[in-house]
Amino acid sequence: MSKYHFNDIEAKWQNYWAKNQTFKAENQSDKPKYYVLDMFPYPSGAGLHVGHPLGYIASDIYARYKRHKGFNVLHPQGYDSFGLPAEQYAIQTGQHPKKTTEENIARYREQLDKIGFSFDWSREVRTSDPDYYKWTQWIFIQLFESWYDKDQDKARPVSTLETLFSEEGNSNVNAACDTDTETFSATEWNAFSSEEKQQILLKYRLTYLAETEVNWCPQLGTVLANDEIVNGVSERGGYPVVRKKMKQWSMRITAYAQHLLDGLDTIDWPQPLKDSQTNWIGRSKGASVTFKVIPDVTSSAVEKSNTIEVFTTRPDTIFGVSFMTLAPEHELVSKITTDAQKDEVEAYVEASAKRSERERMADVKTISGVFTGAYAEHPFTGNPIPIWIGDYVLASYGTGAVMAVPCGDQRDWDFAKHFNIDIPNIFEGVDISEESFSDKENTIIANSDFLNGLNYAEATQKAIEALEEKGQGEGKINYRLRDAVFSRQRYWGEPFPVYYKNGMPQMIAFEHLPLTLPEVEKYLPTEEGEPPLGRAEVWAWDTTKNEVVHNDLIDNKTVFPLELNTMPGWAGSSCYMFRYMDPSNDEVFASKEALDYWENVDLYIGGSEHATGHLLYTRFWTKFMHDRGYLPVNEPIKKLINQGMILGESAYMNRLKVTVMEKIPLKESAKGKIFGPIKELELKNIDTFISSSFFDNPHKKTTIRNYIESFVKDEDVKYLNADEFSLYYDESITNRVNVENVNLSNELNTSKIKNDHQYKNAEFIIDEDRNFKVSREVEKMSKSKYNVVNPDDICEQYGADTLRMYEMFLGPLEQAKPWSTAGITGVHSFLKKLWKLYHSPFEGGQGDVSEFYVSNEPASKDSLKTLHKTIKKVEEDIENFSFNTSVSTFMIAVNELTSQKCNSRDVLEPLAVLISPYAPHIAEELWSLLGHSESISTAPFPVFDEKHLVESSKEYPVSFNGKMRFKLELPLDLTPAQIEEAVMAYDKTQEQLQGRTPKKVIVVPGKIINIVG
RNA sequence: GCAGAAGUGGUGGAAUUGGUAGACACGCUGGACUUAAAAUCCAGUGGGCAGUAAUGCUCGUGCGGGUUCAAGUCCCGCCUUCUGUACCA
Repeated sequence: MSKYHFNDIEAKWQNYWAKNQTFKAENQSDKPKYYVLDMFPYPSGAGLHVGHPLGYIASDIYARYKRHKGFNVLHPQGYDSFGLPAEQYAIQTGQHPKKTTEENIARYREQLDKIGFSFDWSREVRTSDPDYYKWTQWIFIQLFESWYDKDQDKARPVSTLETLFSEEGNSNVNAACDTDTETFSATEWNAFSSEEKQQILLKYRLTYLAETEVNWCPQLGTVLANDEIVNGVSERGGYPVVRKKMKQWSMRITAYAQHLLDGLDTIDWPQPLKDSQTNWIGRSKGASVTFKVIPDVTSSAVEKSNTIEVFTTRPDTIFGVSFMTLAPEHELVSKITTDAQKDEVEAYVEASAKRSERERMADVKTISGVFTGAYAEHPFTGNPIPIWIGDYVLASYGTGAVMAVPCGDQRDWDFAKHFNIDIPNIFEGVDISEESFSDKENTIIANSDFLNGLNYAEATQKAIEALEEKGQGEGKINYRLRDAVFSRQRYWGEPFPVYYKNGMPQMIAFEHLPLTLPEVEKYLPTEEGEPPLGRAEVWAWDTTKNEVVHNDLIDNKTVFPLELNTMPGWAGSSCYMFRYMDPSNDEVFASKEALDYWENVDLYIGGSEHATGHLLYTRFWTKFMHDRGYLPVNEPIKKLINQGMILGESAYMNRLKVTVMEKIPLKESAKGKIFGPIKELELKNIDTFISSSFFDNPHKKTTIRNYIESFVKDEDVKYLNADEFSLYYDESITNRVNVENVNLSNELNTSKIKNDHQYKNAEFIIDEDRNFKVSREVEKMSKSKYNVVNPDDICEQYGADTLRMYEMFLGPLEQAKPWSTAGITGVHSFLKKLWKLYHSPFEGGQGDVSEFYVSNEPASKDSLKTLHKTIKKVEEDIENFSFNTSVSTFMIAVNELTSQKCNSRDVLEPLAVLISPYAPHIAEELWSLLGHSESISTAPFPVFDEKHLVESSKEYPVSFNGKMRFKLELPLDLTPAQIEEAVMAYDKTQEQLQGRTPKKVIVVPGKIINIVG
């Protein structure tokens, strides 16, 4: 073999690695350990695209590098194989999701293998494999059997809670629990029936069943977590989401809010990602204040004992309270509303219930609210404070009620202005006639009795003390984080190890797990609205046999119905990194030895889109498992890197029929069509509007109509004077169609439309024959957008080594970048040059590729310098994850060595090792040609030696007033004074100076000379 | 609105601690080889001005200021783009 036949070489080494289990990691070693992990992929039907391997290549380079550096490296891979797409596909085709999942996995594996990753496949996990999800179910049981003790600040077994209850009741138990938990004594506890006890314990468990307001997506037929909703529609599919109350499993992640926050300081994660977790947890410090509702004799509804609890971050402004606002959903609304206000309040509550969350979010400007007729008593002044309801107060945050301080909060100010409510000023020297004042730093409190003259910090403290004294408040920390809903009404997910006895959930004992997914006829919800598992006929738990039996046998004595929900997508991925440590262990989740040895992930690479989902949940579960003694660590991932997405360029046409025409009065407009005035500027706006990715999902269609409608209404008055043109818009043909292989010349320039008057009365119909416009957009790769570039094709044409190096060469790992094959030939020809370097007997030959040729002659000084320069740079680059620059470094090295005609083993051998993490196949081949019988992965990383880089002289750049004019070679051992002397004596210096005497000469030895004149 | 990241040739991007801006590659131009193409190799390539040329001058890292002998890099004030998040009390 003489030419670089990459296809043969790559297949050969991929087989070698598989056969010899080259990358199998052992759970014990004298070497230090290093754990490199990729976020495991969801095996979708589309297969891998060039974006997927980016992070895998980076982590593979790092893993291989660490092996060369003498580490015992764990680098596993697996599949996150439960999920919606397989199920959607099953619904459409009737195929079992298991089957499609397996097919997809096989395809993924084939593609991954072609890229030459050094994964230890003996440790592969699949979340949909019963042997794996047995442990997901096990963790669920552990959460169910635990409660969170705030005093000890950790999770503890529920049995300890039962002991506490039976000894002292619950009044002294400081636990994370449901807010409606009532107080009981030890005697009372012991008198409770076992069902009552279960009922109470459920309020304390870390995973609990509760009636929760959830995000329900009717089209998907399931609930969604907050992080699965983007802009008010489902992340997957883009369907609308509504609020609904349902009985759901939830995870008490809120118990860990503070730990999750504190832990961020101990891990090396990108700051933006830490910031988004911090914001998601949303800690705010303030006080909770209780207001007493003043009983109203005219209204039977208002009870004496009613109190309203609010959370505020500004207890210092308590004397500025001039009203209170409750969320329309607040439970007290119906209880305190006076008879006189009843109709109005009910109408408002009903209206706001109809408004979707999305509408409420979109419409933040409109101020609305209703007075309840009731008043609360100010805790210090005793003055009556009117209680309003308004939808600017969210039921889901804090207590769903606020004390409104219009002078200190813009929303309260706006509300007060709108409804003519008093705006008392409690700030010294501040004008609040135009807007509120919320600058804490410069606050001096006034008109506030005992708080007068104090600043924010002092007043806050004093106000809290006073409230505590009165028993009407205390300092409090509030979190935005909500408990995570854990139930999904889907088929293709982990079944809960739960059956129901008299409506109370019971755990299936661990020794009977896994509880495997039952077979169903269809993957749709039942006619009664039950989840797909409701269709399973063999889905009941026999407590005597401890096995799943036919539903007909349910007698609620020994045979009970099983849970019909399944677990969400993040269940399987929350602890998988630990299972890799000991993946085939059948006895325990992972052996203590394995866990103690591998500890946690040293380097995790994946996308930042998991910031508030997977990456938060996995930290939560890890902390919980640590509390319960199952894990030696309390953070799963030491270092995290987010790789940037590789984007694809998609071509699409907007099938929007737009006619620019003479104005037509609105009153004459045809039904179903919208007519109105539009100017050139607005035409451009609409154009931008439609070329954004707006038509990704059909649901958003209505928004463009709203947009145009609102525009027309706003312009009503102008319309009378406008003599320009109107817009005709036909909804039936408004959507975006992605197209394949469209020639750029087909594009109609949008700026032309805007400026060219001949288009004023033209009609743009988008079809094959007429004027149509193809737009291009760089966006996420997706099958439906026809912008997917497949790595297989690249491997076929250029080889995996080229693909690997090229993906790295594209730019910094963390940066998003559009995929383009434009530069790939550069990287490919580099590999050919590298190959040639080991095949060129420079002396005599023409430098052509011939047989393998490496000389045992000592290397030249220059070649050693090139080598060591490269070692130093590549090592630094890998440590800094700056893979793109080391590709350049290799190119420079090979170019230099080629011109130095270097074929010395002393240089070429270490060079092969240096490059092997990046281009492992060619490196293995060269290594074996060099006469080694072991894989190159066992070779130590070359050691950098400074001595080869030592120079005796330096070519100094000589600057005049900071501008480099010429260079001057000088020995490095000169003192600054000697350098200055030499520079001043140089004739080019005098030429520059033209007889002037420099004011100053700056000499930085070894760096630069600057002459200031 | 808030938080974060970024803005450098025709393009992707280098410049790690303030010290020669544009490494490396793509593309482009010219040349060699070839009947031709591909492949390969060689040379040139930020803009402007002057010069036959070597070369010299000048402008230049989103915009405007500043610090410094020296600024892509540091400081102040803006602009733009992207990403996340949002009536969070």
